[in-house]
Amino acid sequence: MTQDKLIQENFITKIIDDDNASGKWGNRVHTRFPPEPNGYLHIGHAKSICLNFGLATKYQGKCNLRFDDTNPLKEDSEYVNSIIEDVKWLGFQWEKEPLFASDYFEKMYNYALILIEQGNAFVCDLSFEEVRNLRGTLTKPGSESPFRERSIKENIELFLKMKAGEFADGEKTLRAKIDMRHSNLNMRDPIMYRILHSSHHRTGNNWSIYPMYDWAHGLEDSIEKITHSVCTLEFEDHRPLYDWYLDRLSVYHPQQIEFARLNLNFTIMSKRKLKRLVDEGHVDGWSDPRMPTVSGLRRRGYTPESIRNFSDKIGVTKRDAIVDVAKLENALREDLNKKAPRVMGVLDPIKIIITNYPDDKLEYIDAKNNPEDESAGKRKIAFSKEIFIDRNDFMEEPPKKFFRLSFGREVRLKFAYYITCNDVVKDSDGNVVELHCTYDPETKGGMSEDGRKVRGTLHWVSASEFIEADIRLYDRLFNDENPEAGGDFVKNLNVESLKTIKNAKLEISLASADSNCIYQFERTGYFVLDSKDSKKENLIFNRAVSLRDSWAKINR
RNA sequence: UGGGGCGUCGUCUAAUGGUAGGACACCUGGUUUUGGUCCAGGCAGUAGGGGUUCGACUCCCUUCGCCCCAGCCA
Repeated sequence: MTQDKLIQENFITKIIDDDNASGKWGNRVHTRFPPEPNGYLHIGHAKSICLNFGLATKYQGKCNLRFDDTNPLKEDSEYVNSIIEDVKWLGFQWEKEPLFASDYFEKMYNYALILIEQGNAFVCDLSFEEVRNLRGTLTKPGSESPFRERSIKENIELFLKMKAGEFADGEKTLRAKIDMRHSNLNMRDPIMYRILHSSHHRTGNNWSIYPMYDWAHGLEDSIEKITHSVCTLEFEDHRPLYDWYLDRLSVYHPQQIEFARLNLNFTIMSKRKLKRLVDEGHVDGWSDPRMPTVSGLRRRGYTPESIRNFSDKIGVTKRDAIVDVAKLENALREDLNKKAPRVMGVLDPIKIIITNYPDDKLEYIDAKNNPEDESAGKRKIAFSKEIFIDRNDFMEEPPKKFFRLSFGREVRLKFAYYITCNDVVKDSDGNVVELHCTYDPETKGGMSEDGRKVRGTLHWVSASEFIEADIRLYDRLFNDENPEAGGDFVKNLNVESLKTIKNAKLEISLASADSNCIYQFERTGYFVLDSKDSKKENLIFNRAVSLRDSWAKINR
């Protein structure tokens, strides 16, 4: 385990420290990450993953990956597989094999029988609507079901029949007998089992009754001997019920602890809303690089380390909070700055002809692969009479603080030579099509003996030796930091969140770009081969994140 | 408006009775063969009002604000 998988102190580590001091769990820490396999994981789940696995690592404990698959209507093994892949990719290893709540159905069923025998549960014939009507409201107590006082014998017979599939969906439920006047609505005779004649992704048609979350979850934790059952804030109201079930059964009883889920500005986190973006075709599926899904971030060029570091930096509390997405971007830049090999790529090319450079000469010059890491070494890049630079690195009439190329000005071509612009060639519409420059042969490598200074250093690509590729420039998916502002989030979609550039000119080494490597295009940003659409004969690079750009700020 | 939870720089987060600190963002300046990185500095906060105390982000009272709960979802 590397150091960055450890988490910083928070209110949960304090609870654990206290527990260890008192010997509550015998110095044992055992957490779990319990996703329902009904969709793809997103950055919010990543926070929970980093927390649960991070706690286990910090305290030399264990963390289970457990699928909470108690609702066959919504779940699918496709999601199981993607979740397994995502957790692995994030760099975490669970205890043994992935676990499934559905593997405990038989145990849960037997526990339910115990509760019935205790007189703490009953079979209820009320319809969906009748249950709702008798539940009461936030301010008014509910009323008891007319079936609440059935005999234990009758309850057992009925429950057996429910299990045997003798009733239709919705015809009966098993309910806990608690208190219909309770101020916490979760305690008003909550439903433990519902009848669902539906095929389950693992148990097939073995069951016609399925346990509800509150009944199932505590038992899952109990069976696995979890110590700290960490979940999000909205389950705080459910804790009394979690405790009630385990107390009645007198079984091993973990402690449920709630923390605030992650919110990020400029994006949405709800599975339902993300699904709408997919279904309505606003994005290219769940792994679109603009999606906050783990698979989307991966395709975008995010690294597991950056996501783990981000999770650590945002902390863990009980306050609702909206984290600035800039913090996520910062975590990526921080990681990539250290590791990303530098290459040169010209996105919006304008040709330069170096008039005093020999026509047929092609020379290879040394370029550093990473100034942050000498061990990354050097490579040779081609230099020739004709080269490309980016259009926005030239201005005919530069503003005061512009120190890139303009008429009559000398700049450095990174690693190559100083050049001076002498002539601007335009088409009939007045667009700049070509620049004529001269170079100083004495400045090879990009340095002059006489100590003369140049303000600007440009990236460039030889027009004699280069490859072309498509570039996808991604930006934030929404225009407003709060996508919900003004109603429908679809209306706040940023129509410029994806700009595609055709035929960008890249240095030739990128012809054999590694699809697992994220490159820094000097002065531009971090790019990765698109894992879905890039082909050998048509390379496509995604921009993970731009470099910080203080020139753009000055310009504003 | 029944119950449960939460209020600290613009944002996220420390400090649990003893100098309100860090990160991101923003702004200066320096270094730089990336207007990147790095370095130095700056800006900026305890929701309001009372009380206890030598001393309060922290304890008490009170007001205000925000979030969650009326699925046979999780």
